[in-house]
Amino acid sequence: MTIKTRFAPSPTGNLHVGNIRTALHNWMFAQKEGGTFLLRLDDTDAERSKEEYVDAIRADLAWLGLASDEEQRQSARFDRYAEHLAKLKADGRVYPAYETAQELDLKRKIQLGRGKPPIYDRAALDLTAEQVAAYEAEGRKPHWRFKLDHDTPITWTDLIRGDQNFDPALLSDPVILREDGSWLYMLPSAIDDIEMGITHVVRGEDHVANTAVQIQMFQALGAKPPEFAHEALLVGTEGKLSKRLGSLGVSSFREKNIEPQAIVALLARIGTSDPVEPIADVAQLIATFDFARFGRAPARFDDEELAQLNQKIVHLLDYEDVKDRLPETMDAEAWAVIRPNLHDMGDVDQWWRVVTGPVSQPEFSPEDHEFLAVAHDKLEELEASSDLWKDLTGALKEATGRKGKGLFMPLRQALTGLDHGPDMNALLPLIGREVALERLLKANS
RNA sequence: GGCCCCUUCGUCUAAGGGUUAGGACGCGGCCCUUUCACGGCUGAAAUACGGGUUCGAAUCCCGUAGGGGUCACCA
Repeated sequence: MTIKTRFAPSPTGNLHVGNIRTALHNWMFAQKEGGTFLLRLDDTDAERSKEEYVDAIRADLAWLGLASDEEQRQSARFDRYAEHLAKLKADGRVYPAYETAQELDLKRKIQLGRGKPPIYDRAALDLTAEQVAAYEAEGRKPHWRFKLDHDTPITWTDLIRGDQNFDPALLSDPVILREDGSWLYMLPSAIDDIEMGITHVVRGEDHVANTAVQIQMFQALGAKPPEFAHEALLVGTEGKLSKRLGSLGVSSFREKNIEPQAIVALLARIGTSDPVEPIADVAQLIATFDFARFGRAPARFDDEELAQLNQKIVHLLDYEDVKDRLPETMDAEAWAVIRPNLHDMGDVDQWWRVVTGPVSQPEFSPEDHEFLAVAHDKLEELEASSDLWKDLTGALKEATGRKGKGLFMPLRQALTGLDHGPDMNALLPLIGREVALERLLKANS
């Protein structure tokens, strides 16, 4: 059987780390099994869904390299939902209710106040024809609820959480259609999963109770429920599900010069028994993907960990990978010299300036001035094709008797303006003999 | 409050009755490097607490504490 997964965001905002992780796992699982990955835009909420978010979601997934094999939109499928609703009405699996949001809210508060779970009391089921007529006369229109079968316990074997059991009597009959005719997420999602042939639903554990309800919907719709995998949520470093985490999106990572490979590598493994490793090749990540390796406790997402992983990923990137983002004059050789000193790609310009200039040199002592003057003369004697740094330091050692730090530090400072950086042996040829001579001269002016 | 899930080094986790409680990241030290970084080696570091069961418990049972989720006319 070929598998099919789906990522179903609602375009009411930007994707955040949690969403991205879910999308990634759905994509990875499909990749691993040779199945298909569906991007389904759950835009039943016309009020809050925005086209700009649809575009942003597509762009974010593309940036991360998560290509979808198929795309669907719920807003294009309202007719299908209506057909199924008609059937459910005929089967007596849905019922109209007339409470207002305020009335329901009040009921819940009373239940909670009495220490009882705030479950819908099914009052609408006991409405007499007169009461309904009275509501209609008032101009009230019903919303519709799905009627859970209290006599059938809900069970499934979750790919991550194992055997699950729910007592349907402890769940509220979900509202599926508002009085204005707009759909809520529950039923359309189940219908789509059936009609689009979804075999595996991978989502956060905040959906576990929804799954219980939807399993009965699958059954009421005459379909076999797909497999479910509910992954533990991500929490912030404080151990709480933070607001900050909820708003941390792809754009914020991009601003901080985080590579998509770093995000993918971290999110693919965080909370699993596989170690988080700097793996830039997603195929390797896919190879080890296994629901059995997912932990059930919430995992911590740490920006610092991401930043460190990102650094290692950057050190793995080939020239071809980053070419487009480098200064035009920077070639593969230069990349190789500078790469090990990068914290992230944002550092490239800083190091490239060391080569292209201008550099701002520190104040030198009179002794160093003298030393640098000798350095200038010695460098002038060298051929451009020679082993610049070795020959220069060798000649200087002989001429001045300096060695160690006293030898190379003034040179480094004069030539780069900094007291640290890439290996001078590799860096000096990039700077070039002529420019180096100019800088040594300038250090003495 | 009801229901569901969870608790092992700082972090992510391995070990489903007998292990010097293992690994990875981070941290410390050493080496390499005529700088910093990279890299290599090495070290410190954990079974939430309290009761049981058992010859023996991180592992099984009960309780306590803590964490997460959910109980929407959001998804």
